[in-house]
Order: sequence, then C-alpha cells, then structure tokens
Amino acid sequence: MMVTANNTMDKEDFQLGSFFPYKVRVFGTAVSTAVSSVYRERYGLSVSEWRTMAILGRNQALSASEIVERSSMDKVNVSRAVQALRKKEFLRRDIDGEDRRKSVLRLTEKGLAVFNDVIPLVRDVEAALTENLSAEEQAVLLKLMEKVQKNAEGLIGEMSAEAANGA
Amino acid sequence: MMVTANNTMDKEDFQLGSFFPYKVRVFGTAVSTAVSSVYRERYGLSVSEWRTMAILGRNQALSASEIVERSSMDKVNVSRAVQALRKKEFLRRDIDGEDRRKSVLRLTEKGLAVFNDVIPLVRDVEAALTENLSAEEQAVLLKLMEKVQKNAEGLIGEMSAEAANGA
DNA sequence: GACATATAGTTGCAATTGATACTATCAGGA
DNA sequence: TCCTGATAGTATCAATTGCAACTATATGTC
Repeated sequence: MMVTANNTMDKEDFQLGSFFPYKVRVFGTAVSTAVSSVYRERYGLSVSEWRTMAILGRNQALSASEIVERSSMDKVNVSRAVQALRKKEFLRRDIDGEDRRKSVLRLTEKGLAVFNDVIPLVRDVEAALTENLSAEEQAVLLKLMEKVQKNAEGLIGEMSAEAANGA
Repeated sequence: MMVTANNTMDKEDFQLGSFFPYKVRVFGTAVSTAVSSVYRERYGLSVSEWRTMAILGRNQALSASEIVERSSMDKVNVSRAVQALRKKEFLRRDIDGEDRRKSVLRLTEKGLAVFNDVIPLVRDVEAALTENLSAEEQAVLLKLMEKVQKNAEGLIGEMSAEAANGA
C-alpha cells in the first residue's frame, strides 16, 4: 500500500489536496456538473428528475418504489421528482388497480419527446468524458471505482451498526 | 412490465445503471458519505468546515481567499464555514494589518485539538477505502480520474462559453 | 371481522448549496 | 484629491437534499 507512513505520525503533513476522498469529490463534482448542465439548461431538469425519466424511458410503467430500487435515490427524492415531472407534464401517474397504494408511472408523449431529445446529448457528454481513455482504461476505471465503492459501503454499514449499538 | 415487449429499437435503449456519469455519482456519494460521517458524527462538522480546518491545519494563518484557492470551494462557502467555525470556537479571525479587507484565519487551541483528533480517523478511512487496491491500482485510479476530470472541466468551459455567446 | 404490523407514498422542517447582489477596502491614474 | 475599477468578504433568496413524522392501503393472525 502506498500510504506513506502510519496514520498517527504525519499529522503535520496533512494536505487536503492529496487526500483521496477530496480528490474523489472534486472529480465527481466535475463529471456531474458537465452532464447535468445539459439537461438542466435545456429542460430545467434536476438530477432526480432526469434519473426518473431515464429509468422510465420508453414504454416502461413503474411504481415509485421500483424507481427507488433502480436509481439509488430514496423515496422522498423520487416522490418529489414525480411531482415536478407531473407539473411539467412529462409524466403521468395512475393508481395500480391491484394495490391501490402503488402508483403506475410512465412518461407522457411530451416527456418522451424530451427523453428522445436528451439521450443523444448526454451520450455525447458521456463519450467526451472518456474520449482519451482506451477501452481497457475505461474498464479498469470502472472496476476500481466499484472496488472502492464497495469498501465505502462496507464502512458506512459498520458505522451505522456501531451507532445503533453505541446508544 | 417487459422492456422486451416492444423493442424494435433496442439500439436506443438507455440504461441508467450503466451510464458512466451515474456510476461516478454513486461512487462519489459513497466515498463522500464514508468520510464525512466521521467528522460529522464526532464534531458536527460539515464538509466545508472540515475542509477549512484541514487547510488551516497546524500553525497556518490564511485569508479566506487563500482557502478558496486551495479547497475548490467558492468564497461564499468559505465565508459560511468560517462563521460556523467561529461560533464553535474552532477558529479565530483577525484582520490583516496591511490590507484591511483581508482576514487572518487560524485554528484556536480547541480547533487544533479537534483537528489532531480527526486527522488519524479520516486517514484510517482513506486507507480502508483503498485497502484492497495495490499501489499501482491506486495510482492508475487517480490518473484516470484526473484525465476524466480534465475532460469534464473542458466541457464545462465550452458550455459556459457557448452560453455567453448564444442569445 | 378486528387488531397489529408492514408497505407505498407524501408532507413539513431544517441543513446545505448555489447564484446574485451588496459593502468595504485598496490601487492606479488624471 | 477624486474617480474608476478591482478585490475581499458578507448577506439574501431560491433550489436541493435529508430526516422524521404522517396518511392510506394492504396483509397476516387470532
């Protein structure tokens, strides 16, 4: 492992700029801004709204909780995105006949038109983000991000477990 | 509800889960949450406050705009973090004798104690995040993130340039 | 059928963040 | 000196997000 010394010895030398989580955050913010500008500027879509539309896509009818499962958003987030999209008339909500707690969400014609318009744009951005990376580098990047992400999720789990015990 | 029911246009199929910027965001959120929980739960520090403290560190006296330069935060963010840290008595603000617009910020004793306490904890998290990556993998990950980040920053620049031209 | 429990989704409140505009101070001429 | 423009930092308002409490349906047990 490349970490220079043991963790108690180099307090003096702490540099935010070379702190891994800081770099991740700056990286993530840049990527996120580049993509979200596209759908924000063009259609005033927030990230949650975009994700909701992206998951529904063409010909999909899903309940809010199915969207939650596929989007790494929580239900509050989805609920609000749905409201906003209904207001814009990009999305229609019906009630499930078999379980009246459930909603049946799908894009409207108008929403679908936006979706069709936005997809190629965000794909272009996606391509531009990785244009100078070989296919192999892209694969490696994704694999390493996943590994780190799993570690992070493990840590988060541990912490909330401790918090639950602690009290 | 089958996607496959009507998929004459499968080429057009868009899967959020395999969209690169989406993955980056999920990755970033996980990493960020893992680290920020440490200083949030222990000292109620926000990300901006933590960054500000991390940059000041030991024996550093900086102005707010010097913190801006080193933190990828904007000045509003820094200004608010400074206020919050003063209220917690983690940070002291004086006025620069030579340029009375400038502040001279440094950690108090109390702030320094917190800093000394937090640093090993966040370093542990940093180490845990990458524990199953070889030194080489870590270096590759950082290098690839930087490349993508540069691309993203380029795109953001183009967009705001266009926006300025546009209308 | 009635009660306890779980699930789907919404609402309200508080903390964070971002964009814009504002105040105070400085620096460089005419 | 006075004017202009830059710089340092603050204040204001709107959008986003997270947490917890709430309503409504459904399910399982007796």
